[in-house]
Formats: sequence, structure tokens, C-alpha cells
Amino acid sequence: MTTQARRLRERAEREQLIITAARELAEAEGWEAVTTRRLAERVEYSQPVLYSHFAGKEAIMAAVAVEGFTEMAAHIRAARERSGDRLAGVCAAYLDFAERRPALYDAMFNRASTLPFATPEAPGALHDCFDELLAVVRPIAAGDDEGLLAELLWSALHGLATLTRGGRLPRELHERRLALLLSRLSR
Amino acid sequence: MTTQARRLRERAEREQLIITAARELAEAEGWEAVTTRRLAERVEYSQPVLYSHFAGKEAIMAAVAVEGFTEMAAHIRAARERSGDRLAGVCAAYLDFAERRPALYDAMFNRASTLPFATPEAPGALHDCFDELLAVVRPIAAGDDEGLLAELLWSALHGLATLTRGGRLPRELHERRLALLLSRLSR
DNA sequence: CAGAAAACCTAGCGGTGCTAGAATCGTGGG
DNA sequence: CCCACGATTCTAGCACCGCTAGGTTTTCTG
Repeated sequence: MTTQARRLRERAEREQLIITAARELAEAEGWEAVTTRRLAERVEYSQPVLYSHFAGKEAIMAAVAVEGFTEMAAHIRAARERSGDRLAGVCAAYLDFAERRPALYDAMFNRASTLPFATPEAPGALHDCFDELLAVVRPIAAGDDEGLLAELLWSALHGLATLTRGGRLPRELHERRLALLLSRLSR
Repeated sequence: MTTQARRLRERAEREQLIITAARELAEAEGWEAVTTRRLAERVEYSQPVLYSHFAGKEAIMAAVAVEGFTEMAAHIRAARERSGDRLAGVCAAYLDFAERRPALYDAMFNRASTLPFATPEAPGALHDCFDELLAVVRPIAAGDDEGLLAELLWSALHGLATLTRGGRLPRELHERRLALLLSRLSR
């Protein structure tokens, strides 16, 4: 059936359209400005159409989040390769991503609470992100569990990112703070 | 004027009543269950009364947050004294607080976005919390800036707390993760 | 081309934070 | 003692939210 294939393709395209619209709206005005009405208006369909694609607003945010993980994985991987597997490069890339894509980072870590994480069912892109941290942490493991060290690094970066973003930490000391983390964490 | 004094006192009492009610409701059912209507019903006044005390729901959460900082400061100080200024004791106390008072911790760090932080206008209790971290970090500063190290410790703890709470990190490795943080941070 | 099925929209539900304006209350002066 | 005033409090309602039932339109199929 050619027509059915086209139908499915168009449906998939529209789904992507919704995700992109939600993301752009969130990046432009924050997630609190992303309402189902505005979203529907933006994709030029009525509200109920959203619900034929997603279970609800939270599911839309989750979809944006996995897109975010894909991008973050690419962003970090590029930084790792560029810096020759250096821890500093990857950490800076992580924080840079959080700083420049706050709405996306929010969807990934603060909003989409239903998204599976520390399980095999977690989105592949998320595992990719973690693997990047794992790779760069390996040289400094020095007998300690690599996975645990990667989780710790992740926690520290996440803490830095969120506290800095919320104005909790003075931004002008950002570089020195990161340098201190790196020096303390290695060995 | 005695009557006016009484008025003011009663007003203050009612304000505290609102804060306590909001906190209890949040701790029992989460912040999304704290609506101005339910809150008003709980303190046995009508909705607009809330707005004669606070600028809005966010201001109420901020008030709960400063109460949280006061408690956290006490909690951590007690742990520090009990453990003889040991870093491990204070870190465990921080994470314990976040784990046992999730709604309070949320108000302090995730919800109340308008609350001033890294400025002198920040609530005193917040500075007290930070000072506790400062005190316990001093022995391991080893030439590095103590304030910066305290901020870094805070970030790591905050990251651990939030990621663990959101199911992002497997809970059964919590102890080992904390031990690793301590060993790496005190080099 | 008729009828079935899929797609889509209108209208509405119960809820939210917040507020204008009416009603009620305690109080001080005549 | 009573009345008028000012502070206090409530009723009712605004515009918005996420979400959905039910009917209309469009599209495909036999």
C-alpha cells in the first residue's frame, strides 16, 4: 500500500514538527510558556492532534529530551575527539551544552521525570552520553570503579550546571571552579 | 496601641500558619498538589488572604525555602559537631537532608527561582549552610581557594542529591559513590 | 459512486493562579 | 450608646491550563 506508507510518513513528519515546535518555543520563552494551545497553533493543527501523537505534555517534553541527549552525545563526542580524549575538554563541553541549551537541558534533567534513566530501557542517546564520560574517566580511574567515577563526574557537572544557571554560583569564577574539579578528580 | 500590636502578632502568626501549611502539604503530596485553593482551605481562610501576605505562590515557596535553609543549617551543624568536623559526616548529613525532606529541598533549590543566592541579600540561613561546608572543607583546601572548594563540594552534593532522587543514579551504590567523592576531593 | 473508516475540529470539563468589588467586622469619636 | 469609618475578609469571576467526548469533514475502498 503506497498510500498507507505515505500516511505513516506524513504522520512521522508531523510528530517531528510537534517536537521541534515544542523545543523552539521552550528555547525561546522557557518551558512554562509551552502550552498545548500555543503548540497546536504553532503547528497549525488543533489541540487534540497533539494527543494522537503523545500521551500528554510530559511525553512531548520527554521526546524533546531524547533529542537533547542525541545532540549532547554528539556535542561531547566532538569535544572528546577534538581534545584527544582529555577530561577537561569533555567537561567543558558538558557545561557549555547546559549553558547554551538551557531549555533542552531542563527537559533532559529537570522536567521529564517519567523518562527511564538508569535502566536498559533508557534511550540509547543517554547511554551514549554516559559512555563519553566513561571513556574520558578511564585514564584517571586508578583502581577505582570506572562506572562509579563517571557517575560522580556526571553529578558534579550536573550540580555545577544547575547551580550556575540558577544564579546560585557566581559566574565569573566558573573557569576556576572547573579547573579545581579537574585537579581534584584526577588522582 | 496594644490592639495594633496584637493585630500585628496575629498577622505574623497567620503568615507562619500559611508557610507551615504549604510545607506540610508539599511534604505530604508534592508541590504540584499545593494549590492556592487547597492552601486557603487548609488555613481556613479564603484565597485572597494568601495574597495579602505573599506576592504569589512563588513567594510562599520562597518562604518555605528559607525555613528549609534554617533547618538544613541546623542539621548539618549538628552532624559536623557530632562527627568532630569531619567532611564525611557533613556530606552524609547534606544528602540525608535532601533525601528525607525532598519537598523542602525542592523548594530551596529547584522551585523558588526568585530567591537571591550568591549575594549579600540572600537569607542568612543560606549563608549559614554554606559556612558549614566552608568550615569542613578548610582542612583539605591545601592551598586552593577554600570558597571555591566549598562551592565545588556543594555542586557535587547537589548533583548527587538531585540525580539520585530523580532515579537517575542507582540508589544501591549511593554509599560507595559518596566514599569515592570524599576520597577524590580530599586527594 | 456509495459507504466505511480514518482524520480532524469544536466545544467543553474541571482545574489553575490571581484579583476586582462587595460585604463584614472591629474601632474610635460624638 | 450608637454611628460612621477604615481595615479586613469573602464572593465571584477572569483568563488560562491540560485534556477529552462527540460530531463533522475528508479520504480511501469496494
